Parts: sequence; structure tokens; C-alpha cells
Amino acid sequence: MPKAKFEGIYRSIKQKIEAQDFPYQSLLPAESELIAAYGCARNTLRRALAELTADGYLQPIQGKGVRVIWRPVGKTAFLIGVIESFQETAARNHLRTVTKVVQFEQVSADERLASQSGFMVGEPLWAIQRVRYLDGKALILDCNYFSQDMVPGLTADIAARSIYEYIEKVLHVRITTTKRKVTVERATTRDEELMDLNGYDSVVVVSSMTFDADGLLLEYTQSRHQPEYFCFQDTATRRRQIPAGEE
Amino acid sequence: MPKAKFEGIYRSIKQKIEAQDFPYQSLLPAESELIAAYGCARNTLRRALAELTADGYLQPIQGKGVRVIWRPVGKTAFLIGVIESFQETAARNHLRTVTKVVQFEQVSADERLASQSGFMVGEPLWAIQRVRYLDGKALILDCNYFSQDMVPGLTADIAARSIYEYIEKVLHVRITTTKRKVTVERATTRDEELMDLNGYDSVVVVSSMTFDADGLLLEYTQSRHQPEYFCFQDTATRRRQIPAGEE
DNA sequence: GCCGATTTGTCCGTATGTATC
DNA sequence: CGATACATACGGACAAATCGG
Repeated sequence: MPKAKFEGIYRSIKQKIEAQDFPYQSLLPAESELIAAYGCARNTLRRALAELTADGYLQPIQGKGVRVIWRPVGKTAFLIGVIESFQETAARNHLRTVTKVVQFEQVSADERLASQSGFMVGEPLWAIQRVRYLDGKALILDCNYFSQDMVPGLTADIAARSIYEYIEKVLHVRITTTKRKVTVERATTRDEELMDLNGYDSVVVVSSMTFDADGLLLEYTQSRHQPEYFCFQDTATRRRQIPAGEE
Repeated sequence: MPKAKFEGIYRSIKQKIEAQDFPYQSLLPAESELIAAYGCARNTLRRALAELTADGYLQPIQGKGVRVIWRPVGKTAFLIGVIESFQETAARNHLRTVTKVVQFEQVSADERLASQSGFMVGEPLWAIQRVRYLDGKALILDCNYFSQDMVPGLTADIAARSIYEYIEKVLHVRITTTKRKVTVERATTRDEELMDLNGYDSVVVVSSMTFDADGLLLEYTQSRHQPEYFCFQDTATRRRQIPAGEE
């Protein structure tokens, strides 16, 4: 049961689109009709539509209507706006996963790390490297830096299971915002040693900063992926006219 | 001069954050103060803040305030939520660009193309392949499919310059939404022939569907990038609690 | 632990502007 | 031109979370 009214409406309409009750390329019922159907105020409905638009389901056309631009995709069914993580892939395909901790140290942020991670210089951190295996193949090398202040009591044992579960379930810290950057780099000898690159000479590097519900930096991670198992999907909407120089 | 009031407020606050008048990790002045400062209604200010949050500048904390989570980045200064296109990179760095058309044909969508592009089977299309040179190096191979109905009168000559300029300036069609997928593929012999891969054995493939202001599918493109010159950046905000099974 | 002040979150109703047909 | 539909803006009300006394 959703707490917020707009969220219930969001889900209801999303579900109808996915069930193709509102088919691809058709126009949605007018705002006024939906308002009547859901018994809500205009702003409330519009908030639900705004999120569906941001998620790539809808496109509003002033003076005309709201077009459905979502279509069912094949069984590869990627998630929108989400980097499909190792665990998610594994869970969806019912594959066996193993995590091996190859580094577990306490360090403090030097100048270089601070500048690229957003931690303060000298801030005490956990430096952890883990290799992720899927179905026997080493596909991801995760290089994490966690704030010792915000993630106390970390052990190699926890790292071998799930650090996120520890953070959310044990420490009761909620992850809210993640900034990510995706690039491709030449594989290092360490990549080659630790991962099954299957002949690839490069890796996909996802660098991310994670903030908790207080907006404080919790983690900086470089996730190095074997290229075959990487996919990223998103939707971009041009909200404004190109303001010359920006965007 | 922005048309909408909320947009002016959005830009003003964004600029103050980037100038570090509102520093990284600090709390913004309270809504009530900003409302007084900008002389607007609460909803108007909140819309500006909502967009800055979506862009990864802010993180609101109920009962507490709004935290600034934007920091200046190095000179690589990537754009948020945008794949930095070839032309954008070139324009920012004042580099010379050349486009060479290597294919220009009329085709109709077969089963396979229709299923991955979203065009209807049999829909008449332009099939165009272009190599993009930056500073003498062939870095991108663009494979475009444009709807002939929606983009009439295309010629190889226009393709050699800018199809988008033609679409927007001549046909007066506005591009609004783009759905993208990023993967890495092994380079084909054609990639190797046409691009300067600098020893890389793989390419970054950005597949995208582009919709016009009416929500109609205009274009499907596979953009194959030399890995060195590729970067993608985005911000993900967890808006809801994990609804078990979804997201 | 409770209470009240502050701050953000959600929702409502209304008015006006603008694009499409 | 008028009718319809989305876009922006205003002001008010109450809920929920945080923090300090």
C-alpha cells in the first residue's frame, strides 16, 4: 500500500501502460478524465504523470494530449535508469554467485583519492576490493572506499556477504542518491589476473558516489566490469530549449 | 530570459551552487527564506528544487533542510544526464570535425530491425552510416535509421553536414525524448576498417530511439564509439522504498 | 520522554497562459 | 474564432520528520 496518493496513481497508470490497456503511441485520457477517475486534484495527477514522463513512459504534448511511448521489450527486459548490477542479473537468471575479498584495509584519503571521490583529505576509510563471480566466471572487480565514521564495524566477513545489507539492515542507514560515471579503460594487469576477461583488452568502469538520506558521502566505488555482461539504459527528455552553451 | 519563473529560480540557485556560494555538503536556506528572496509561491520554488534534485545538485531531508551534494569536478567537466556527443565535445574543445557518409540507402524495416528499433515492419526508412572524425581520427561510426515519412527529402549531402539541423531548422520538428542503451561489443572488421581503434578490440555501442514532440518515433541509431573518447554520467535518486520485485 | 518550533512532504482548489484543432 | 488540453503560478491546509529545550 503506497503512502502517497500520487504514487498509487503513478503505479496504476504504469501498470495499465505495461498491460497495454494504454497502448504504445496512443493518447492517454485527458487530465480532466483521469482526475475524475482517480478522484484527486490536478496537481496530484500531474505529479504522477511527471514521473512517468521522466521514466520514459509518457510524452505530454501541449494542447493535444499525452502520448504513450512505452513498448514491451524482449526477455532481456532491462531496468530503466538503473545499472543492472551483478546481483540483479544473477537473481533474475537464477545463477550462482560468489564474492571473493582480495583486499581489506584501513586507509586515509590522500589528495588524489579525495579529489576524485569527494571524501575529505585524511578521512579514515575502508579500502576493499572484491571479485564477483557469476556461474564460475570472474566478471566484476569492485574497488570500494567506505567512510569509517559512517560505516563502522565493517569486517572482511561482512564484505564477503553483502555490505549493503549490513548498511541498511544493521546500521539502518538509507541510501538515497548515487552519482555515476561510465567510461571504458584499458584492462590493467591486475584486471587480467583477477577477472575472466575472455580475450577483451578493456573493462567498463562505473565510478560512483553514494550519499545517505542526510546527503552525506558514504561510499566511493570503482566497479570494473567484464564488457560482455554490461548494459546501461536511460531516458533523456529535453525539458528546455538549448540555452546556448549549456546542455 | 527564461519564459517560466521556476526556470529562472532553477538557474539562479544552480549558478550559486556552482559558484560555491552554497557549498558542497552545506544546507540550503530554508524554503521560506528562498520564497521570500525570490518572491514566488511555495510550489514554484519547490519545482525548481525538484529539478535540481533530479540533476544531482541537491538532496532534500525532511524536517531538516536541503543538502548541497554538488562538487566542482576536474577540467573534464562532463554534462549531467547527457551522453556527451561527438559534436559537443568538439565544440567545447574547439577541435575540427569531419563527417564522411559511407552508406546512404532506402530500406524498409524487416522483422529484426522492427523489433529492436520500434519501427513498424515494412516502414520505409533511410539507412545511413557515417564516420565521425575528430582532429583527424575516426572515432565514431553512426548507423542511423530515419523514418522516410517523418524526415522527407533527406540527401547524402545533408547527411554529410547535420541531419539534426535539417530536422529542427528546415522541417521544424522538435526532438523531445530519447531512450538509450549502452553496451560494449567486440569490434567488427568493419569497425576496424572504418575507425581508428588505437589497438582496442571493442567499441562502446549506444543504441537510441528518438521521439519527436508528438511522441512519434523518428529515428533509431546505433552509435559505435572508440572507447577512449566515451564518457557517460548520471544521477539516480531512490524516490521510493523498494516495492519488492520492482526496481 | 514529551512538547513545541522549524522544515520539508503531500494535497487541494483556483486562476491564467498557451498550443492545438 | 471558440473549445479543448496541457503549462505555469498562487495560496492555503495538514502531515511527517528533525531538533532542541
